[in-house]
Amino acid sequence: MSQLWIWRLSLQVSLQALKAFESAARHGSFKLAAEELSLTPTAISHHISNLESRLNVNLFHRQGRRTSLTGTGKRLAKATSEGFRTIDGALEEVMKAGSAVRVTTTSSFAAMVLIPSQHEFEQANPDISLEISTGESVDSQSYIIPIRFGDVSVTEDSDVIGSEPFNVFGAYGMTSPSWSNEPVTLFTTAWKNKSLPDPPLAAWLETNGLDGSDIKLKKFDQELFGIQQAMAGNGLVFCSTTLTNRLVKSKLLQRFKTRSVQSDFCYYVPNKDSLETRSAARFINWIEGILNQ
Amino acid sequence: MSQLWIWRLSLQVSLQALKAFESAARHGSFKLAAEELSLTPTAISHHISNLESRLNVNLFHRQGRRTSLTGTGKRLAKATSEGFRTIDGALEEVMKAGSAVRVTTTSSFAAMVLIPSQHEFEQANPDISLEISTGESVDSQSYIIPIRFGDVSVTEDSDVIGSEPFNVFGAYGMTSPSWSNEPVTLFTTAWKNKSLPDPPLAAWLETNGLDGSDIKLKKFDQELFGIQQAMAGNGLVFCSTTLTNRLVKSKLLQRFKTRSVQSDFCYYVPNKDSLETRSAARFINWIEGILNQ
DNA sequence: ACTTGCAGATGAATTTAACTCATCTATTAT
DNA sequence: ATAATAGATGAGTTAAATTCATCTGCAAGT
Repeated sequence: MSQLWIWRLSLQVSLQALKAFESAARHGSFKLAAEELSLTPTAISHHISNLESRLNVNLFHRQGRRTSLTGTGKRLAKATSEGFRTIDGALEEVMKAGSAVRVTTTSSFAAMVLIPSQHEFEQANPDISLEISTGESVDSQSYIIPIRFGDVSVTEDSDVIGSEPFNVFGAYGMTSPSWSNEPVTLFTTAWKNKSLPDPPLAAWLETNGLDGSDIKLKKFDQELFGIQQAMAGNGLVFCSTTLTNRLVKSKLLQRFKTRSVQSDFCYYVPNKDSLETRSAARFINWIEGILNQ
Repeated sequence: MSQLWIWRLSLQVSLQALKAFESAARHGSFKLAAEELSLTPTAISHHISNLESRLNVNLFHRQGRRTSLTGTGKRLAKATSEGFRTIDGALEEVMKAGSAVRVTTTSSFAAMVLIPSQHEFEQANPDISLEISTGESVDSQSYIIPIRFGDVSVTEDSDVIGSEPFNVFGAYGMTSPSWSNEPVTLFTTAWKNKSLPDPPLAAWLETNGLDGSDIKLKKFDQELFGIQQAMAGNGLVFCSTTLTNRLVKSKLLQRFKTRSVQSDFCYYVPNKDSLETRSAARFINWIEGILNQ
């Protein structure tokens, strides 16, 4: 109850007036304070005299056109400056988080999906700048959004942004391989993270009736490399359709008459629903659109 | 220049909105925040959503009728609470100084002048409470106004609030002493502070042509005691007219046909012109009126 | 399942406060 | 002296904060 009164006391003075005072005190000039706050010197003068009446103290000595802080003024200025500095610092941090979207993800997803679309996103959202990073340097800054690749069975459903059908792709223009007659070089992935299941190659072969084919498997630890090999015409790649969508559209890769199979993999954003910036929400919405198109 | 920008950034958000947010965050409830700030919950809601749009972040999770801070909200709340607390603390200090006048002075001046008029001052200035203290405990709190007794020659003219004519007084109703015929008991003062000159008794005797009188001098270290002796009818007192004015008016003391003499003493307030509270200015004005009436 | 109560959201209307403009004063510099 | 500058002052204007009426969504109690 008495605590409440203390707050009420301070609330009888306007914070704007305090800000005006703080600035005037810091600059030692009403004029400069007015410039800083984009106001007229008159406004500063009004604020300060208002403050002085409410507090019943003189904060500035007026010696004609020269002004100087009184002792009380100095003490108040010290506190207000410190207080506003604390607040401004935090505000700046928050605004930094709000003005940009920082994403970290796997090399493959970054290189094949995110980076190629970055420009398009920024065009569509001119007020948001998109920063993409990859690698382990997840310094878990709370405002960096991780897009992770993982096992759908151990992921919160609500966090998933895209499921991962797998299929086989080859360089654009190549003839469809005759799986039965000749050996086929197939690039696939052995995840660095051992707790992830293997790509669903067996399921894919079965779905497409290619169980007995003569396949020379070559494994990379990132899907990206296999895709690049396929684009270079060095073989086919068995990988997620998410990564190849854009390349197929832009006729750098092609799919054949094979059917894709669903995998246990997905891309997800941990705690997707509790993202705090609106830019982040717009980004997530946008990336989901891309993945499910 | 970049420093300026930082301030400008934060100024795009209203401080009132921040205060509303801070309170809501602290209470975990818009309703309670509204009560604390004497506003409606609607106002809090508007402020916070305004803040959220400007910062492009969500500060609260809305789960229907329940709200909880987001991580960003928590961080901002921490800073704003701390900042406003700093400011509120200082404001409280300043308001304390502004709402009361604290004076410290000599025992004699306090007892003979200040305390008897205290009630009258508070009647005339109902918004100001007057606190009087005496003694050495001048803990030089900057908002305690010292009224000192001193040598006019070593005091700034502008600090003087009253000069000190001296005269002789006796109990009211006693017959005027016949200085020439009988011995007279005269109380006077030997200041504790040795650097002060003695009371101008010689000058007074000369002025009144009483040089040869038979005077039994008795000295106290405070004028107060001599005055009390005189009131008790134990003799006459040679002291400053300031202290006796009120007693003469209220017919507890009387003056005789003697003429007062100017002394080297005065009451003064160090740095009188740079007093910072308006209450203090009113008080000084009032006390000067009393001393020069 | 259907009220009831509560916390908050939303939009329009209103009140309050902040701000500016024109004018004036006191001080400093020329 | 005179001009120029910083701030004070009061009335008028603009912009912000606040409320009111209304609506939504959740939770608890029939």
